[in-house]
Amino acid sequence: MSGKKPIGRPANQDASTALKAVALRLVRELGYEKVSVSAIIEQAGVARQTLYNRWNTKADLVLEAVFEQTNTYAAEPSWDGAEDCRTLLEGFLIRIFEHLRIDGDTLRALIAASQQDAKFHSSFHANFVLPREQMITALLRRAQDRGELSPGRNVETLSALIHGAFWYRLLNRGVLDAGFAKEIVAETFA
Amino acid sequence: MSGKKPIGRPANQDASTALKAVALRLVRELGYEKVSVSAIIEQAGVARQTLYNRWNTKADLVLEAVFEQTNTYAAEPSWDGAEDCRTLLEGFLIRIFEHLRIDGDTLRALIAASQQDAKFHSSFHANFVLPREQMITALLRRAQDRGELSPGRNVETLSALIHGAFWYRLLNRGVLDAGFAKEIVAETFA
DNA sequence: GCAGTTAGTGGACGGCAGTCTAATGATCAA
DNA sequence: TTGATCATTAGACTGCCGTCCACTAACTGC
Repeated sequence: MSGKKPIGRPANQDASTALKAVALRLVRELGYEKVSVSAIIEQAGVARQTLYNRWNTKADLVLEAVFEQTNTYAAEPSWDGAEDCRTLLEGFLIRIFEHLRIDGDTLRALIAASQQDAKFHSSFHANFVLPREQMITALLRRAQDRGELSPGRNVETLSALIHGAFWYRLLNRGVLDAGFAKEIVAETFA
Repeated sequence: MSGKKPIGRPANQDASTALKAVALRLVRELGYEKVSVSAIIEQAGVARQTLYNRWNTKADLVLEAVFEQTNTYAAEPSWDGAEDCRTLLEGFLIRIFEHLRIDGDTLRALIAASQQDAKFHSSFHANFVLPREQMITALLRRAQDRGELSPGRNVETLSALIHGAFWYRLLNRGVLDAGFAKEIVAETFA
């Protein structure tokens, strides 16, 4: 399947890694809006076109940089069955909120960018939004199976409510801390 | 207080109304991103600076245009005490969702713009986001007073969950219809 | 070696939002 | 009437993103 060597000049992998590293550093340092493509390529020592050979927009580059570097972000909760789902959900949310102390501003910028570019919205939704929504839906379904959550509840709607609360706070610069995670879980299982 | 006549050339009110009308029409016709400031001022027959004399950004102009023209948008629910709060909340959400069939795309664009401009975020939050959040909080508190909602529930968190669900759907181009409103209410009062 | 193919470079380019300037217009107060 | 004050206009200007182009570099297969 992948045994064939591609013809033509091979892509310079160093350029990609340099671009991602510089983009991540600058975005965390200065904030997404204040980082220009010109600054990124300059510090990466690469031509403008090289960036656009690999990514469609600045948002695509930053998305890949952030979620490659921090792929522990919002990982699937440990699924050993020892803990109850309520605790699992709480830990899941707390871990997300902790991570957002570093990349919350970047994520806000990416959500904004996804509203302005249909192609980026697709990839952002498919690669980031949907997987996390499904993790919570699965967790709630499991809670129903274990009898922790009433079988009459609509897990898709509950998942939208939970995710929404988090987005709403993020986009409105509200406080996202362990206390809020606990409150969300308390209201969900109320 | 306002009896004093201001000195200097008075602002041309026609210019403001023309700008708002043109902006609203173009944004609904073509979508926020595709409408340039140049197009707006050209069709309003006004100089560029005149727009920026009144509004800081394109987003400020569009925000005012949309929510002045449609100030029935998400009005306070009728508060006569005849209906129960659950029905009031459902009607409130349904009316919002209906309106979003017209201005949902514009609202998405404004939310995105508010992530990229701190000053606009302040005014957007103060004039649009917060009032609606408080309406729902008040409604839930009333539901507690009337015994429709358990007094142990945290109405601020519930309000964040409800609002969040709506934002989450909006920003992810999900379906916002009466069915979703009913589901939200059902899970809230579950 | 040589043709074919793909990647990288540097820089020009178009379209955009928002700022700035110089000149003119409208109004008030003395 | 004259001066002060603020609004309007036309257009130049900056900085940005993303595209385009001509040229060069690296690699494959013959």
